[in-house]
Amino acid sequence: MLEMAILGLLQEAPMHGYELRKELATKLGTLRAAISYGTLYPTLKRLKLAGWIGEAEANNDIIPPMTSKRGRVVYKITAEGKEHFADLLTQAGPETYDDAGFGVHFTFFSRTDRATRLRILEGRRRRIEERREGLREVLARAADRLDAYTLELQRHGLDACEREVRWLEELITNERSGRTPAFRNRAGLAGALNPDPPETPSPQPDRP
Amino acid sequence: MLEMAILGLLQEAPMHGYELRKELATKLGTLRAAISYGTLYPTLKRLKLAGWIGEAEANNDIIPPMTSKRGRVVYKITAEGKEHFADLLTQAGPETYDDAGFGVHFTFFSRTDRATRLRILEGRRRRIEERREGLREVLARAADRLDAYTLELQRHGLDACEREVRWLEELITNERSGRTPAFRNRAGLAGALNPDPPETPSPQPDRP
DNA sequence: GTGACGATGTATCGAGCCGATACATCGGAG
DNA sequence: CTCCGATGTATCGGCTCGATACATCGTCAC
Repeated sequence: MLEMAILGLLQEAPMHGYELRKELATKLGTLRAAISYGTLYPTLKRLKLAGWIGEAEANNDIIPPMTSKRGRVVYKITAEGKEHFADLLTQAGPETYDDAGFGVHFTFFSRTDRATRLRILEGRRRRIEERREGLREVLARAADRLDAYTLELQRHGLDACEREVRWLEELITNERSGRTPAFRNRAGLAGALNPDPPETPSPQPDRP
Repeated sequence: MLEMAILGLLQEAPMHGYELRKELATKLGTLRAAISYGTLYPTLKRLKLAGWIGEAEANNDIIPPMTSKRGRVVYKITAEGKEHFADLLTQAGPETYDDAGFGVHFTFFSRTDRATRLRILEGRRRRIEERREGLREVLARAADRLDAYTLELQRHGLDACEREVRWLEELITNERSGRTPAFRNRAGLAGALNPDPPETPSPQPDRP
């Protein structure tokens, strides 16, 4: 998952670790908490070993600090890495639908074909609906067995689930109706979004 | 964290692993996903080693299945375990305020003194407010740098944060105003909650 | 100037936790 | 009788986190 996030960010521009982490923290929003260095650096090592990323000597003409010893390491994605990322974009396993996985996939939706976007949104909706049903079950059947605080926690959770399902419904409707990243008109910024990128109409490489 | 959850549940009744997991899954709600056995059993082992829980031979008079070989193991909390749990209830570190930690602590709020409850609720609120400010920052300053999907993810995250802060505000107000687990009147179940348990007015054992 | 400090930056370690897997028993459906 | 799904205990590899260490850079006070 982190693998996909890193590859996706490096596709936009070469970066060093510190930068990568900051970008990760802001872009991946709430679903995915800030990544730790204890995760980031080993992953970078792994990706380099797999040949998906490579080190680009820090361009000292542009960013000259760090003169000696252990200079900053700038990573850039390789051709194999781009290919692998393209695969990851269309694949969806169970981990695609948990909070972290969904956050990463969603972040790269503008580079994902419409069919895959729909598949992922619907998978996520299904996941949340299951969680919601579980909570309703508890609230309906075992409410008397639970103390007031536990009950309140369940209610709050149920609320969040219902809200997310509605959000997903809206996104799905939008996807189906053609206008791609066009979300409902929010106060003031109706026309601000790009009308539509070329958008290959999802020829989608058949893959199990 | 899982340690606290297990101790808390075993305080209610002795249980075996499978039961524990089910109880954990329903009670801890959404904040804490279902625990895996690969986590549960090693933790039980650790707790046993620490002397906080012990094995109680499965009472075959009541639950007779599993006749031979590797019978089911029923765990029960020890005196030391109860003491340790009481400590955990009043302590609050940084991990108390992330999703999982807060969920566990909140679940045991009916066994927590009011002062600690307030401390934890306020800590959680602070944590979420920070997350919210971060998102507002991004949305305000870097909105043009982000594509429509990423933007929508941030908005949804911000929405969830604002909602949770409001929820916490309400809980905090309730705590301060005395009526302990009495939440706002919800459609239909106004009088359904216990008026108030004995509730020691938080003499709170002074502890760093 | 210089010394302290905070931001930037790379990296490792121990421990917690997960998903997959293996194995075994029990109750019931076909 | 046999298969199957629920119950039940347990381990393993691998991902991830928080803590920690170390080094450089810019800047502000003194």
